[in-house]
Amino acid sequence: MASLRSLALDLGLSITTVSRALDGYQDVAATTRDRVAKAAAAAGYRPNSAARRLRKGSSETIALVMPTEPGRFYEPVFVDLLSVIGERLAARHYDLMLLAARPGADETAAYARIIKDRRADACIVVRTRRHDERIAMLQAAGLPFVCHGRTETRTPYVYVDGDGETGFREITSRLIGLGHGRIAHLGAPDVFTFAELRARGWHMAMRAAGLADDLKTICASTEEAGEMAASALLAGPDRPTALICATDRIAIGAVRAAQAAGLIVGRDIAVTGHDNIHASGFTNPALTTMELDVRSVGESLADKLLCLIENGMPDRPGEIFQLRHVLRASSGEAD
Amino acid sequence: MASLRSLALDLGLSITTVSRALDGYQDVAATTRDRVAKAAAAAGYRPNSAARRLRKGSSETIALVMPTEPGRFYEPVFVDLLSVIGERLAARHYDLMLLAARPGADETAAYARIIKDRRADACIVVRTRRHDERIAMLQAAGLPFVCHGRTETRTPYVYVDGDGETGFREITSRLIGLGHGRIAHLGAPDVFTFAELRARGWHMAMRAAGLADDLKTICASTEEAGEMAASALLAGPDRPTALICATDRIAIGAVRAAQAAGLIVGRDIAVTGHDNIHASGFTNPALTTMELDVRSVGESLADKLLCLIENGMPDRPGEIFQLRHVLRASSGEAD
DNA sequence: TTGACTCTCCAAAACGTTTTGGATTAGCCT
DNA sequence: AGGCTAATCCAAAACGTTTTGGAGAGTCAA
Repeated sequence: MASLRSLALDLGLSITTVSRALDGYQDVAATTRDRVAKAAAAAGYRPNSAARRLRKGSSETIALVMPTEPGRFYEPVFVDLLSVIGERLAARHYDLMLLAARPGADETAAYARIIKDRRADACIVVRTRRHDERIAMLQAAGLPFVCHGRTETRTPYVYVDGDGETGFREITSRLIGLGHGRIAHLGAPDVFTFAELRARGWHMAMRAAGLADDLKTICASTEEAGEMAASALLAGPDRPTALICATDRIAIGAVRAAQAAGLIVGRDIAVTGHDNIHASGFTNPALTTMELDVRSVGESLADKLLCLIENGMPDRPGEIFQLRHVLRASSGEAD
Repeated sequence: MASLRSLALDLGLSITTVSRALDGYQDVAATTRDRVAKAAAAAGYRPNSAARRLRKGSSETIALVMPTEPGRFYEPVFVDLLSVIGERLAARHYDLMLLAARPGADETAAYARIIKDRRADACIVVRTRRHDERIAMLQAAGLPFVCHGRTETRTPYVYVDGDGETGFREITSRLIGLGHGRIAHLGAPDVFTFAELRARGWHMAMRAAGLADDLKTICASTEEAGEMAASALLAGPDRPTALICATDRIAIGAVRAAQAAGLIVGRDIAVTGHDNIHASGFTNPALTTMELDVRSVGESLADKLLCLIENGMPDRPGEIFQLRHVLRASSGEAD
């Protein structure tokens, strides 16, 4: 209702002056600025966003394209991440726009539309892949973006990630310290950067300890795939005594496979995961895993993005958060 | 890049004609319409959304305010719901805007802003309460909305919900059929409509069977609260043989409490939940529960909303989906 | 007194679309 | 020939904001 025009009329000023007063320009007298500010507050004035967007050519909107997949794919933590990001952006008057798209052509089309129509001032890229076309698209288009996760590219980009490599190195070393010698890794598909990093952590710990790092399988991040992959490993010639899994879902499948093979998880074999999804606290035995502080990650993502839009490259383009280990019975360290 | 103006220039037509041609008006010659359509497609023309919004006074945006709470609150299913809704809305060129707000003043402020600034053409209300101020706010403001869940109001409104009452009546009857006599209900806080409905289902089944329906407690929907509530019930004078819990999280806590009391769940006592969250497949024993078809619910929500915006009240203002029962070992029917 | 400078303020243009209220032409009937 | 209708097209206004390029009044120094 309240518009610059109505305010100007009430105050006996021009639209220009009211606009500039509200924007804090120095070419309007301090007393006038005050008067305008008071009137605007009293009228509950908020600029019409469509008009402002049209004029400024920016949308004051951040887009996030969620790769949707059939079946239950996301963890609750993703919603928490959305909340944190949403709150942070709202505080700076940015809207969060959500687009759902299946990975592949659909996803590419979604980004293309964001870019072409300038639907958003910037976007958040989640579930990054090692070779990620999205990065190139966005960079070519000059649309600011922040990644949740890393990617392999020569050009600099802004990202926030968990330190999967260190996390997996640590948990592997820890198991080695507990006496494990044959430790297998059940990795996620290596198109994803996180999969590569977690595998690397396991590799490094094994090699540092002078152990063979040949026991590695790759499977999708589902319970079923994890169960099949683990079964195959356990049926092999030289049965591993520990299974370091790239994700909790894989680990949950691995626990089942071990139990199906007659092993007692936590005693005969150790199993660990990553994510600390809700279910992993309720498997039997409960799953040793690791987790990120969602709030920190979300706030960092939002802050970097805002900085990128308003001031250019942030001081720390890439930020990597340490994981917190959650030791439970599946690795034989708690019950 | 491509604008009505550039198209008009290329085609030797006026902006008006191009605009009306694209909108399919009958006062532009069919051949011209074709010519314009081809040129627009070739140029990849998409109307500038800010300009269109400014002019039409609508935002082509749907808002969804997520009540955020500290801690892990949402189930993965919520993300699936977002995906389904997002896809459906995108197909009709509506954007989905996500706002995060803590229940209470924050939430009210979020809705107030949507209403006052007309940030959205409509909104989706989730996690409805029995007495829900949001409904009154939106109705008073004349902003179209669809609820995920029901509320107690005299005025008609549009909603999509799961049939918790029937679901709980059925599972209770089923347990009665299995020989259970003392069946308790662990309800969620009755500010929420779903809690009331589920409790009613239990009540009705008990009364229909001539059983006492006095064993009822209310607790928050968390594992901890469920555990405490169940402990209290189990320590009472006349121990129940079955615990019908309003949510899986409560049920998971109840399972723990029963085990702490030395009972074997599925044999000495039955426990059931609702939601079929991921974790409930991994408790020991696995949890008997019930679930909604997220895709149907999401599509129904989106379709009703679009209908509401474009054609007014849908034929079926309220739609209630049946729940699918998931029978597992915790109720003694599977293992 | 004049010119330069500072301090305030403002009219008008612009962003790209939709819509209003005609204008023009051709065809047809009387 | 004149008048009427139908079929096409279009100029201009409007949506509410930001920004450009001054205008006017006062102050100060020369």
